[in-house]
Amino acid sequence: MKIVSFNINGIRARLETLVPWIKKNTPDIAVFQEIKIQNEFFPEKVFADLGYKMAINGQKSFNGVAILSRLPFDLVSSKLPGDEQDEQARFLEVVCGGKRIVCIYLPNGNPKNTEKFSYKLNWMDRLNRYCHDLLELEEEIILLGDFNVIPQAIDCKFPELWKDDALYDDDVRSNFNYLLNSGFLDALRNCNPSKEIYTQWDYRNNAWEANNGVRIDHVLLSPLAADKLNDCWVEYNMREGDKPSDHVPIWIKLDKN
DNA sequence: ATGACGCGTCATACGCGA
Repeated sequence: MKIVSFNINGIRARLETLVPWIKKNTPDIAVFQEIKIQNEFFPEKVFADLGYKMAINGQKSFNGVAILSRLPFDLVSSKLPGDEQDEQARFLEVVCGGKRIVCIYLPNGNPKNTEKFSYKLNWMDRLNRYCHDLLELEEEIILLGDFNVIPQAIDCKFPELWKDDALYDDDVRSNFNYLLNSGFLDALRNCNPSKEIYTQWDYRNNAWEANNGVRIDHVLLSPLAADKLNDCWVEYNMREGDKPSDHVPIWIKLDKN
């Protein structure tokens, strides 16, 4: 079973490259972040015609996440517990064939001296509490998406340039580590222990050409899901060509049973 | 320190991303 996560940076702007890629790679489950569209305008028919059912948590202009699946699924929630006032569309959870799929678009948090940063820390605290509870269910859980966290120095080209950034902040990385210490496995790092791997390159300053990237898109697996992990990698070729997203897809392959 | 690039918007400048 192939599951992919992709921050597409706008479904309207990405449709022309996204659809051929889905056709070619035929993931069983695909989760998107930054769809930047309201639910009623999401191009559902395009993906339905490719055989996908979908859950959408959209928002005008910003954020927005979606889950596409070839197999039927049950929608669990489009709200991360812990803050009823939170209006930002950053969370979507479904259960599909015994697997719990939790798609997140974690807040960026920059600049650090603003409410955006406290929102990020609060959001991570809510996520940690929720995922801690999920682990007790002893299920196959796939927690994936754009985490906006650079876990370690190896996960960016120039660590010193990120030292004051919300993506590499000590508290942010500590909060991320809580998930790993709780029992979630970082699938990409597990399959590629010492490689420099990035999933996002800024549009500016020739970042892609200079390979000045960051590894901030992650797939985290509960122990039962990790038992089935076969492979995990990123699609570098999707950063090339006309009008790419600034992120690339990250996928996992899980063995059956 | 600044601005660059791309996306979307009550568009023709600005907020936001990372």
